[in-house]
Amino acid sequence: MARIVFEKSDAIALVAEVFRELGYEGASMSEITARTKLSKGSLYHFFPGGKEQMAAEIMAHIDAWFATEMFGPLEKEAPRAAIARMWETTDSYFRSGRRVCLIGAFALDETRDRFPAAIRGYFHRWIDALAGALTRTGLPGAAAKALAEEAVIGIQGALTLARALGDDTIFGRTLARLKRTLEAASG
Amino acid sequence: MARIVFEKSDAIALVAEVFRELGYEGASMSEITARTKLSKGSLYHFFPGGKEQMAAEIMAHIDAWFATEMFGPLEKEAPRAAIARMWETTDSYFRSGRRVCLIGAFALDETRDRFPAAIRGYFHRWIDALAGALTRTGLPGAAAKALAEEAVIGIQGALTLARALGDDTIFGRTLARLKRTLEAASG
DNA sequence: GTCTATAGAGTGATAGAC
DNA sequence: GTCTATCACTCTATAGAC
Repeated sequence: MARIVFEKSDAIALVAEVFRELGYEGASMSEITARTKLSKGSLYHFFPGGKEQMAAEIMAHIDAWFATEMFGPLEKEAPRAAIARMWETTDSYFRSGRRVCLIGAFALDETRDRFPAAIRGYFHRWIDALAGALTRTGLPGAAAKALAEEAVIGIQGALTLARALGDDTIFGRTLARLKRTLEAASG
Repeated sequence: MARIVFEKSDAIALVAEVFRELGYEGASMSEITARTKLSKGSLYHFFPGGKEQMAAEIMAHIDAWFATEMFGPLEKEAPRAAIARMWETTDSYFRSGRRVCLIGAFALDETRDRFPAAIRGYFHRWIDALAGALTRTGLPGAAAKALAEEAVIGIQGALTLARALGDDTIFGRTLARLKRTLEAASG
């Protein structure tokens, strides 16, 4: 019997792409096994809790990635440089809008009610980290918070519209506009 | 035996709310019958094509509603008044952010691949109608198009974030901001 | 041999279609 | 309500590392 050995982190990344493309309800176990080439045995070995555990660990994995790559720098490094890097990281993470935000998609249907804390936490931390960096550029707290919220809203909306229209130029154009808006406000 | 008679337009509106809350895959026939109180017999009488036909007719219904209430006025009436009304219509249609955009939600998962033309059409018409009204206020075409895209992106992003955070204030705040942005540009 | 990870048929429940 | 297909999930067998 042929046997391929996977690491759990590989399994998380592979299954994440299936949830990202199909949504939580749309990602059936048979689609997951077909697309990832992971057998049910492997999947239930890694995730004894089934689909719910898969989704929970995927969100934790995404959250950890953003914490390292974006939230941490926004909180600790030179604010203008960290914000500049945020735009690049965002563009590359979402593949210029060809990849949707799994957590944003989960928020739109009843999947939200399965993972309310993870979904809220992800967006709250993004807004707070960006608002903190904007505050350190000298902006008043309220203005920084409003701009951070505007940026995250723009990113999510651009992902929706890019995918709805199948237009690969929308996401980059929106990131550039948001970048200009934040730079105009923070000097 | 009690008997309730429905019109097809009632059935469309009832089923629409189930799809809106649960998504296309999440809306099982048993959930649809349970929530709408429509029997399977009634549902297959109205929609012989099953779930796919339900979703298609719901999207056509939404599109027709927006055509009458928003796109038409934006295309034909005094542009500033029509745009002002658009903000009110948008706020009330989406119940200040407590109701998600069904077509936006469909765009995010593989449901998009079932209805690509309806999804693209809805967003294209919204952006084009708003851009047309902005052009008639005197804005150059390119600027009008960019602002219209920004507005639709902001609306979709605000719906995602409002639902993700369970925050009822985000949507109204975002509409007010977008309104100010468009007014600043179109005088 | 033991042990863990994988394969995949098999389970009852429930899906959508009619 | 009845149908078949498919659902999430379980379980046994076994491959390969030690």
